[in-house]
Amino acid sequence: MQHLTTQATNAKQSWARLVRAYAAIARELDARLSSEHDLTINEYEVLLLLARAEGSRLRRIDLATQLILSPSGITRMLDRLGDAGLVEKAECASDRRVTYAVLTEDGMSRLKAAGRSHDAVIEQLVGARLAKPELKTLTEILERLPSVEDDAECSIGDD
Amino acid sequence: MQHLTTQATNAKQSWARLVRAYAAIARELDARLSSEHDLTINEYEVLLLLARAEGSRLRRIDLATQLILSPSGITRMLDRLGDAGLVEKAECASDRRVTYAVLTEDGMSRLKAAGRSHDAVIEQLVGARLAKPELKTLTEILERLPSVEDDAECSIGDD
DNA sequence: GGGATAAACTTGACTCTGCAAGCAATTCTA
DNA sequence: TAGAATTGCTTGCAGAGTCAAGTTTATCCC
Repeated sequence: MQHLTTQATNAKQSWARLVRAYAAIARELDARLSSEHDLTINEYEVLLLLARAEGSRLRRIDLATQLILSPSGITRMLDRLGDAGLVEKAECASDRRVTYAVLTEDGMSRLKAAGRSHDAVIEQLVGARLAKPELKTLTEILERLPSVEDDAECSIGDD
Repeated sequence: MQHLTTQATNAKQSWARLVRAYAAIARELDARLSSEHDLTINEYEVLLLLARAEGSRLRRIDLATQLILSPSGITRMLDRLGDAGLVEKAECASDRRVTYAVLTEDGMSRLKAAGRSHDAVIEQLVGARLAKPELKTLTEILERLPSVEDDAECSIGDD
């Protein structure tokens, strides 16, 4: 039962640290964003994605694939953001199945304010703890790991 | 509004990659664990923590701090694991407020089986994609980031 | 000792999320 | 062009988690 002991393989150790770092940072981010701006991390990410998109709009399906969220999760989140007035629906002329999510003025200003908190937390928890080259190394290594985008194609589980 | 564009600081890029890697791996892990062993990641972690603990038992409060879970979350999870027969309650003679969670025989064998799936996924998604020295570097860098354990002491948020 | 305080845990109400099923619009195909 | 398959989205339900409030047991301090 050596796989139950702490002398794990390197991959397991890396994963354990990754989980812990992720959890700590995500919690802090979530705490700051929700207490100061009444936004969850996911809501912040949606707003950010919309702000970067052409015309501040995106199809729901595109949001779902870029976020770590199922289509139904997107629908519900967009409902909440819509109730809060941060996002609006828009129809697509060429394909009436699609509904765009469009960032409102309010959404944009909320995003800008929240972005400052977000960036400050990341800077404090990540930027300040690692030197520039380390950040670069970290990013490069993480890029070699699976990513949510290629989740669909990744043929894990059929071995 | 340059903080809304994609040319982010290194820290933000690293964080973005970390989130994506975490999400992809955690999803796969969760999918495997739940389809093959009917366990969530957190349930697996609890079982693992218990197996490593002295006497295969741990106070609920200790589980809560080592896991990414609130005390009430622990209670509910332990209820589920108890219903499934993987974990039992035990009283503490010296302090009757505490309830131990104790791994059962069934819990141990379930853990062993699940551990193989877990390790295989990590090996496939992390171990196989990075060379040994990279794994080492990754772990070292991640260790410099905040971790759930020091979450309590970390004085973020009062700046 | 005895009352205040704290610690360990549980419970109820609620939120967020995913899955499966369903609807409507579009595209494919014969 | 009609039927079938596909795509985009929504909805009902159930699971897992949180927070706030409550209970019981320990500890502190006069």
